[in-house]
Amino acid sequence: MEAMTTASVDAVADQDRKGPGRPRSARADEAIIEAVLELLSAGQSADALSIEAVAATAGVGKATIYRRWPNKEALLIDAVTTMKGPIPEPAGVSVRDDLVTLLAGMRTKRMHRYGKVTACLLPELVKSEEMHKVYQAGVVEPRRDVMRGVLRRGVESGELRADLDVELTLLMLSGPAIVQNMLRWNPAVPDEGFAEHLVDAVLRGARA
Amino acid sequence: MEAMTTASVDAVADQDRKGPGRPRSARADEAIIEAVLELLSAGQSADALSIEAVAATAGVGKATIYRRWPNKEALLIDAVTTMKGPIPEPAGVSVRDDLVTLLAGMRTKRMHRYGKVTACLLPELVKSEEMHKVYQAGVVEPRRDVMRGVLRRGVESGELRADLDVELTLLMLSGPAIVQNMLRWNPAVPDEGFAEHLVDAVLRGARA
DNA sequence: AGGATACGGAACTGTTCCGTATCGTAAGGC
DNA sequence: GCCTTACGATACGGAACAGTTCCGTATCCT
Repeated sequence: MEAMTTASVDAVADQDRKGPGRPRSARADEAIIEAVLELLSAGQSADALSIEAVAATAGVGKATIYRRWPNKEALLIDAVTTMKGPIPEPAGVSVRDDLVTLLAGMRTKRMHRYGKVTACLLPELVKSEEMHKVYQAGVVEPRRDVMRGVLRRGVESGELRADLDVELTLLMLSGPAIVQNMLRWNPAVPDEGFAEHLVDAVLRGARA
Repeated sequence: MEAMTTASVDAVADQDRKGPGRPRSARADEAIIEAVLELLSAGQSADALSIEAVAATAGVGKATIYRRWPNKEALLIDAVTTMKGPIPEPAGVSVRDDLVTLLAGMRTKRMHRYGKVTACLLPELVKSEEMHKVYQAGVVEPRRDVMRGVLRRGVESGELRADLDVELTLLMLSGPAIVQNMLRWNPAVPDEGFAEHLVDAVLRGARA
């Protein structure tokens, strides 16, 4: 994908423009967002992230960035909401397998970078209530919704206890996965089979 | 404690100096560390934290800081290791009560600030392997040791399953508490009674 | 072909911060 | 009482960066 040299990749970048002139490069959009995520995952905190560094990493002029986003905050919001990627949809075989699939999906290489980006985003979330809301609504809540659906179906099907505290259980599944993925919190817990072990441990107290 | 105006508070600040001249002010040490924690908990990321801001917040000249620490990193390490405070010691009544006590201790007002400071420290931990080790060894591991002791005693006493995965259980207890305290991850989970509910849910699958 | 717009790159200005130096003053040891 | 050191404050040169403007070139539409 990187080696493409044909020009036709660059095309209608933003909204379908109709005016004359050279259209914006979709490649530039991509490179800029990619550069932001790259710098964040390397440990650059959000407020220490400089537009100059983004431009240099993306191989792009600063003007090209400012032509698209009015300021750093807008760029950050775009980058973050882009990062989330597609929302996974579990197969619906069994509660156990669905949860394992969802949790294992949090530990891919791509999600490991996602975790580091999130870690470097936290100061911004602490500082700005607006960013916190954007992040919750745009990234966290949609994914939590999927897992919540799995648990709800488990309760209805009788696979899980009827009086299960669904919200707390969500936290018990995602909390350990997050701190382990993001902060390498407990080095004594191996990555191998982590999702299975965690799900089985949680379900041991959640089954009907 | 703040209202003290007597001069005798200033005293042997650092190691017992013997040379002549004015001794260093212990008050200044305290104010500087306090200022660092204050700025971090306000959402200043570690690398965006400026010595000038620390000096201004502490009401101290920059030179007074540079006289004590050679650079920002050393100051940060001192501030972080100071922040941890005393290590709690559970009463040893029952596993359940001990765990509730430990987890509830993670949700005091003081620990809430601690959580915000930690969040703003994360980019630094991602960037610097050394800082990560210092933080793990100086802050996380001692506290995890306490909780590990509680679980181990529970296994020995037969209160918990003999084949319990202690390390994973530690993660299941601290993970949810951390993300909730630090990131307000799931607003649908109430703070009230959080520790009790979490411990009971985990123990449901951990009891013998 | 011609006009319009985007491109990467470079220059420029004003701001912030670092780390050091230097004030006049304060506080303790000899 | 003198010497030494720390104090808060301020100033400094240098570096990094934000945000803007211009250049010459590239690319697409009509």
